[in-house]
Amino acid sequence: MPCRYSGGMSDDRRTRATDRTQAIMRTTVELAQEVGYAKLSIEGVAARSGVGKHTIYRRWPSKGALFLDAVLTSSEPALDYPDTGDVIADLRHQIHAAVDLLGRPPLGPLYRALVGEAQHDPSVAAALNERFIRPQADRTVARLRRAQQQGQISPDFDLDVAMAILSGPLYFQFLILQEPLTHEYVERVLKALLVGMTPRP
Amino acid sequence: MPCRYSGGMSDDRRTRATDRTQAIMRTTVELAQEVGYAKLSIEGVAARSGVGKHTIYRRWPSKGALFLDAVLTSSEPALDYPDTGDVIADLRHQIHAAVDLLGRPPLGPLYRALVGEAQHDPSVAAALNERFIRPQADRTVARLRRAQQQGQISPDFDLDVAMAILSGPLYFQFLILQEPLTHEYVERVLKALLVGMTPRP
DNA sequence: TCTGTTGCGGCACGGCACGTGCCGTTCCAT
DNA sequence: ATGGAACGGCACGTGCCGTGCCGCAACAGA
Repeated sequence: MPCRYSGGMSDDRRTRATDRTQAIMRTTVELAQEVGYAKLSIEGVAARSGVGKHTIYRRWPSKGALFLDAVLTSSEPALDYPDTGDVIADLRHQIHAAVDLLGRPPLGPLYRALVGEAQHDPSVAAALNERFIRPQADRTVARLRRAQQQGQISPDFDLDVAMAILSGPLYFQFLILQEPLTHEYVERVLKALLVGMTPRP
Repeated sequence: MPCRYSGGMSDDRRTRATDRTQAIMRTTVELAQEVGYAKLSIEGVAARSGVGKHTIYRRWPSKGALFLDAVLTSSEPALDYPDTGDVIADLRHQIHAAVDLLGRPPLGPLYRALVGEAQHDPSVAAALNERFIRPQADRTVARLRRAQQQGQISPDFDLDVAMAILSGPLYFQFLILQEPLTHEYVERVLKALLVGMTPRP
């Protein structure tokens, strides 16, 4: 789904094509922030970019594909995972960083719209998974696996589920309850997960 | 956002109006299942229902509002909460019921589209929260509170977060990873939550 | 019984964005 | 010099939007 355009040109032409591609994506993010994803249109992006509609359709097959590429490209490089040896600290650090980036303006509303669009358009869903969700989930599981090998996590604990348990409540707060994702909330979730629900003597 | 139509008529007229309202909602669900929410249009619903577009716009302000009303009305009565005295058993029962109803066809795709639309349209988000999310969350928290008072849950445990921890991973699997919501997955999540992540001696 | 009101189906309208043609231009490779 | 490729600009047909207007039928009040 990402823009795989501009093959087989001279260096100058390739440079110009890349420039246009980036300009279109920048305009897309701008416009989306101004009017919202629902009112975003390819015509509008073309007009503000000073570009023909063909130039957009040649690069992306749909509004959703363009938007996904624009949002994800603008928010790279990805959220890196630290490995200090302390899983809890690393998870906490990474989750706070993710919340900072995706859970609040300016990217928060765009990310929300992106996930929303993925519920309507399977190709957007696939691209979002491939380019962001999966890599992020894989990194988390990999980090958890190292911790498990070091004895910080029970050897038979279900790591895929662990990842879902860490991410799920935050997505729930963000997408379902639609309430702000604060660092305080992250801490409440982490505390609850670490302390456990069942009473201890 | 629900349809608050047909005030101030005779009984006969009110009956006819209610019939039409329900027929339109039935058609909406049908069409959405056939062509998907993205390709659903008010014109299409009006045509198949044998109804003028005005008759729809008089009842609902937008496609999203109509769809929300149609989906939620078709899936009532709500998911009741049992109270057998055993929290874990009650939670397990309720979660499995919710997954059966909303996590798979025929309602699964519609509920997914509904949550997706809520990411684009604040009025849909508000109505979804008011009519479904909040009541459901409140019932869960209330059930947890009773269990807490009976000593089945630590007295200082964060019940709002507990609710998010129970629901979040399932929404994550459903909306983000877009993988099937099986009973087996529910059990994996419950087991992980109950056993805990940190190693026990 | 007569009259005003109300919801209705049917039709038409202007508006917008879609996705796709065609044209002429520019730039590059051959 | 010749051909090709990407481009901006323009126009087109299509689909759906939301909103008018019309005539009809069912009711309500006098």
